[in-house]
Amino acid sequence: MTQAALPGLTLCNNASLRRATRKLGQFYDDMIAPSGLKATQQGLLYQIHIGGEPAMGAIAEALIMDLSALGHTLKPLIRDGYVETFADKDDRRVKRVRLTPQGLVKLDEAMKLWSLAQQRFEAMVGKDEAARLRAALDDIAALDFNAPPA
Amino acid sequence: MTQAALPGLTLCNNASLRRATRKLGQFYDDMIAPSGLKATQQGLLYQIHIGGEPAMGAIAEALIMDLSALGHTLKPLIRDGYVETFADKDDRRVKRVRLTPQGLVKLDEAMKLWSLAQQRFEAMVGKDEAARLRAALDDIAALDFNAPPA
DNA sequence: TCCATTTAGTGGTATATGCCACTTTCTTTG
DNA sequence: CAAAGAAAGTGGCATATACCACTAAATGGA
Repeated sequence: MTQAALPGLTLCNNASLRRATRKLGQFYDDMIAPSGLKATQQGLLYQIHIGGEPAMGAIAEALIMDLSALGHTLKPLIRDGYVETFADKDDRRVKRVRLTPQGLVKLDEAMKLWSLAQQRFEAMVGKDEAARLRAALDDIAALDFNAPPA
Repeated sequence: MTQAALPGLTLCNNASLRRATRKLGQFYDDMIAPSGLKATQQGLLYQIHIGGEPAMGAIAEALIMDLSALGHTLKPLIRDGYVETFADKDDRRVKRVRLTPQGLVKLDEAMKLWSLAQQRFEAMVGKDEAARLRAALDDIAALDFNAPPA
C-alpha cells in the first residue's frame, strides 16, 4: 500500500495538470536523455526548426511561454552551440533564432528518441485517447481568461 | 492574426501538456496571488494539511515529485513560517511536515481564492469536461512506464 | 551481533519559468 | 518633427523541479 494519498487525488485542475506533467516529463526526459537534451529542449529546438528563423516573441507566443523565460531557456542551447540568434533586418528590436548545423543534427537525433517515447506512451494510453487529450489540452491553452466572466 | 504558429500546434503529448500547464498555471497563479502564494504553494500547503503530518516522502509520492525537489519547494514556506518539520518518533530518518497556525490561516485565505479560480475555469470549459480531463490526467499520473513494453 | 543493503533526506548544480525594472527601437500624435 | 507611448528583449531575482553524490538511520541476514 504505497499510495494512501492517491485515492482522493485532487479536484484541482491545475494540480492535476502539474502532476501529470511531472510524470510524463520524467518519461520523455528519460527517453530523450541519450541525446543529452531534455524533452523541453528538444521541443524548443523543434519549434525553432519549424518556425523558419522565428523571432523570440513568436516562439514565446507559440509555446505560451514568458518571453524572458524563453530567453533563459535558450541560453544553454546557445552555449552548447545548437542555436544562434541574429537581429531582424527591418526591426532592430527583433531578435531571430535559428538552429546551427550541429543543432540540426542534434534535433535529428533527439527526434528519433522522441518518436520512441511518443510511440511507447501512445501504446499505453491508446492513440485516440492521446489525441483527445491533446485536443483538450490545446483547448485550455487557447482559453482567454481575460474575457469578462460573462 | 497573432497565432500563425498555432495551427500545427504540436503532436507531442508532453509538449501539449506543458503548454497547457503554463497557461493554466498562470491563471491560477494570478487568481491566488492576492494571498501572496503561488498556486503550487497553495497546492502543497493543502497536501500537507490533508496529509495529517505527512512524511516528506509521502508528500513527494502523492505529488509525483522528486523528494529533493519537494525539499527545495518547502524552503520558502518554512522560511515564511507557514510550515514546520519535525522528526518522526519511531524512525529518525523520517521528517514529518505540518502547517503552523499562520500556515493554516494562509491556506484558508488561499483556498478561497483557489475556489474562485476553479469556478471560473470550470465555468469556461464545463464541469464535466474538467472532470474528464482530470480523470485523464490522473490516469497518466498513474501509468507505470517501467512495465515491460509488452 | 556485525556488516551489507536499503531507506529518508540534504545540498549542490542545472534547467524551467515567471515577474519586474530597464534599455533600445519603433510608432503614433500633436 | 519632437515628445509620448507601445513593443521586443535583457538581466536580476525567485520559485519549480530534476538528478546526483552523500549522510544518517534502520533492516536483514550470516
